[in-house]
Amino acid sequence: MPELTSDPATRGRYAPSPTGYLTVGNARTALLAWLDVRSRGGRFVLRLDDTDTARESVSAADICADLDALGLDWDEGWDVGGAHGPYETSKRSDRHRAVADDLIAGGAAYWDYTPAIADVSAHKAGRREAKAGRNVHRGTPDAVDGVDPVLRLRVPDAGRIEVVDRVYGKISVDVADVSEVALMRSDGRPTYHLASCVDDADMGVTSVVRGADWLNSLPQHVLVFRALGADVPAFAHVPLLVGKDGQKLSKRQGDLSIRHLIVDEGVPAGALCAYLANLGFEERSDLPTLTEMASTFDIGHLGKASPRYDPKKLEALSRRWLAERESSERLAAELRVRAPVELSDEQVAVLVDGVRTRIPTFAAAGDLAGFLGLDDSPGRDVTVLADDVVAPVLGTRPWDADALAAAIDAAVPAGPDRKARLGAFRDALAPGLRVTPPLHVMLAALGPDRAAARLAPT
RNA sequence: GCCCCCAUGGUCUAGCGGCCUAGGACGCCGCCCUCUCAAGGCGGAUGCCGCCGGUUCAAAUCCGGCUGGGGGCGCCA
Repeated sequence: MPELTSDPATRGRYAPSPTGYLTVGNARTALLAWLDVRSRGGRFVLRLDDTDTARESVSAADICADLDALGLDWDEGWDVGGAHGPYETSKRSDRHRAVADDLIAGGAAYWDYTPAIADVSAHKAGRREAKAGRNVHRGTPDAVDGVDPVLRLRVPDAGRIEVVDRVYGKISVDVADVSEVALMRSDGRPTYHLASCVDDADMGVTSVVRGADWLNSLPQHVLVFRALGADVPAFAHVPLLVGKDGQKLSKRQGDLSIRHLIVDEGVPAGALCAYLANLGFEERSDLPTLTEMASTFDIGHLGKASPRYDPKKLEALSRRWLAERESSERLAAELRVRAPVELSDEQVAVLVDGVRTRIPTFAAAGDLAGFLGLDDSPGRDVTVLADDVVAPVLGTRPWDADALAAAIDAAVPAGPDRKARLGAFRDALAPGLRVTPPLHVMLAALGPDRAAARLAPT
């Protein structure tokens, strides 16, 4: 693998808000942000974007756990510290208020006494009287009794704002279409628009990768950076994932959380990363790890259209990942946890090799060990499977998968009845199970005594 | 309603005016192999490059309109 370029001056960040477990969409953005930084040898900063405490539903630790489960790491963050802390936006309010004062003094922001929209849902659902564009709030610039003002960004009266996005290319908008967004709420807390820009500037962030739902806010953010006297970071907006039907991905669906995918469904994190991080790029024929992806990563190659999240494709990739790339250690650990019965070291070793090419997830690996939990009572149909076939197999020494496979082949030679006899073998070893590991793997895992018990004549 | 963005087989995409009667991968279908499920081998189908116009000797590639989809228009992020 080529040596990664090392440029510590590149600083990228991921700034999740604790409003829910990471979904496949969030995870993809985080992955792309991480790859962008790592591909250039830069530093990755994790910042908690907790500007809206009312909507918080998960802990910061949950988010770290999800990111960690994916295999991401970070150099600075609210949990590991760093030179630019604190890394929780809520702890930077004093700084935000001081910046707000500067912006007012410099004429870049003004107080607006228009009462807040009372019912947002009605406002969103109904016919929209809201107008985009500047000057819509300037009607009530003077103090009004009983109204706490909101601080708004002042947008220039004429001209265009131009900025180059690393994914979308040149963005050029008329200021008439740029609304004067809120920077500070009437209760004195900053909004995302202010906090995010200030924090990025303060933390020396040079590269921002975020969801395309922020693209429309980019002009305002450019204005804020300029007013701050800070360099505008390089922005890369990533198209949002859409659902199977091409419609928007519902965040309500619990099965879209990566925690559910990894923990409940047992999708290997590496497969999930390979799938999510490759969406929007030309598909690779290999199955790269994150590090391997980082060596050739260029977010400029990301497609601009919204890719569909396809669970079927994820499963196909997961199957390949388990067969080709998953470590035996990890597979062994997952098998122990997910098998319905306690497994010995020998059984784990046999099963790891015996099941890895035939499972879509770790959960399925556990299911394949199900035959071990069955009763060892006799079940062989002697009319199909004779003693002179079973005896040599049971006499196999050493009792290991390879020797057993050879013994089975020798005892049941190719012929018209081979299929039936081996089928009877399976029925005796794993009665009632539709899917099992191969015969020799089951025999090896059961051990000679339990195998003999199950193969005893009915 | 207004503003912004996007549009190649089922999916992810290559393609940046002639090399394209559009390439790859995944999926799908068939055959082989086969103790189930997989894996593996071999072969196959699937796109009037969303639609309509224009520019050009030449367009998937450039321009315009339309349609569809996404995003935004909030003292949410």
